[in-house]
Amino acid sequence: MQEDKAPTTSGIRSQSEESAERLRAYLHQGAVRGRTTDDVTGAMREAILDGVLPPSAWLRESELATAFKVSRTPVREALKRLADEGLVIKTAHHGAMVASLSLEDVLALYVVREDLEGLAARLAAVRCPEGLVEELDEINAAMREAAGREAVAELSKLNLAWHRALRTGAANPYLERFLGQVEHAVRRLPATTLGHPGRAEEVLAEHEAVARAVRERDGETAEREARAHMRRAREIRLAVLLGG
Amino acid sequence: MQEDKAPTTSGIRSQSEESAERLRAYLHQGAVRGRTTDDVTGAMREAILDGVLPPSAWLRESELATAFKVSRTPVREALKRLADEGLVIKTAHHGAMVASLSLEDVLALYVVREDLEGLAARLAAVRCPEGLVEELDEINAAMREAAGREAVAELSKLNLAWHRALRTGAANPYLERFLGQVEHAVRRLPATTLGHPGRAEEVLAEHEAVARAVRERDGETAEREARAHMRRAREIRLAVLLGG
DNA sequence: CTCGAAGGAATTGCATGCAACTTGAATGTG
DNA sequence: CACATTCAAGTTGCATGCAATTCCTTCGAG
Repeated sequence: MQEDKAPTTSGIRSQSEESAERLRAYLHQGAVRGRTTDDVTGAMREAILDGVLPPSAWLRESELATAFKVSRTPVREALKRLADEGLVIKTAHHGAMVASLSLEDVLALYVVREDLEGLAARLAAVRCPEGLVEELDEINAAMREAAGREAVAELSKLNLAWHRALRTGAANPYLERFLGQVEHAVRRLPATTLGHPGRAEEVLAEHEAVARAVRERDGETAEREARAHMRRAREIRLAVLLGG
Repeated sequence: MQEDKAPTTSGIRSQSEESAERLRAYLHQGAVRGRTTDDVTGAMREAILDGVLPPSAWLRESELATAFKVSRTPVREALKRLADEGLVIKTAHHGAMVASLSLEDVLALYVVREDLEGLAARLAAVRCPEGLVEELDEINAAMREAAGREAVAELSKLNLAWHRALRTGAANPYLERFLGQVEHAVRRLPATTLGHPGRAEEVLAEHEAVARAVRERDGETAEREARAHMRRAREIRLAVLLGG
């Protein structure tokens, strides 16, 4: 609906128009029919995690529908699913808004994360599937290179990939699902801890300690190191959140 | 829609008609407008967990819609949400079916469960919120009484309540969510382990050991006992699944 | 000036219609 | 007889329309 017939002078785009294009960029190109809802769900999730849809922003079905150039139905379903994941909060007949995390939520999150990442490291070490150690080392090498260039955004992406590789190596679908949800929650936090002075080098060392234990199939050490890694991550996170 | 004008002789109900009534019973009575989808989602979830919708059963949107006397829209949304939870599997343009758990899934589930229940017990013990110990003891007493009557179904319900109370006492929203998903997965398993000879008494003793540690605010012991409880539960579960 | 109530605009909630896709069976061909 | 091909029935996927509900503004009374 709502065409570009805005009363503004041609050549000047309204704010909503720009926002709409940014959102549309998150849609997968090859959007075949039959997966529109999944695409919209993923796009909105990424938009929220990237901060394009900031916390406390109101999400209107029709607005999002015109932005994505789809009908309200897939948007509506996507909002329900994201509400189940805890990313948005819905209020009946009024709208949905991006949920924000309290400090208590962050603490609770890291408590669970320490446990689950530790479990993932232990399982991965015990199984030690073909190629896992190489993959971990490869990602960590890429991280070292990115750290040298001070490319924090890239570093952050690689860090996520490292943890994903580790939990995939654990080969436990439930653990995978829960750690995926944890990742979504962590990515909602503003900024990253990898920009903190000296943290990047620490992370590299901690990752190496875990990878070493995995290579030696030492489950206990892998768990201990992974938990220590997460405790340290929590400390830095709190410093970043509180200290500014 | 679809009235009772079935071509069968009056007085004889078709099988689908009976099934529809059983499903409808899961809907909350005071279904106010604005919560139809949530009601349908919950009803379908409970129906699946109770085995009314058995694994490998095909779930047709229109069929369920007429059964619940709603339109296809809320049913459709419910199916998507249940698919996210892993309870059903959808195939595009063909239908959704109730997912079944493989033996490997069960093992993976209990591995994660051991960790999370242990964490919940530790956190609950450290916090030891007002009234928690009393609630645990109360539920356990009710379980003892039910065990005496050999009321297995009631015993199972109380057992779920005990674990829910413990994790609520941990006061960690992420832990609560994940253990809720674990509970859904466990409830999908056929039968219960509490019918196994002698298991009910064991469970009572193990619960008491955890509750005692919680009372004494001994986090380490609580975690150790809870993990032992889950390991034993897994053993019995495997015996029930394999031994018949 | 403050507080309360009523009305209207905006938004979501659900129902339904049509198009696209999948599947299986029937048919024709080698 | 085996196999590929076509076609038709059935199902879901998405778009849209209408009704119910909410919230905010405005108006009136104290």
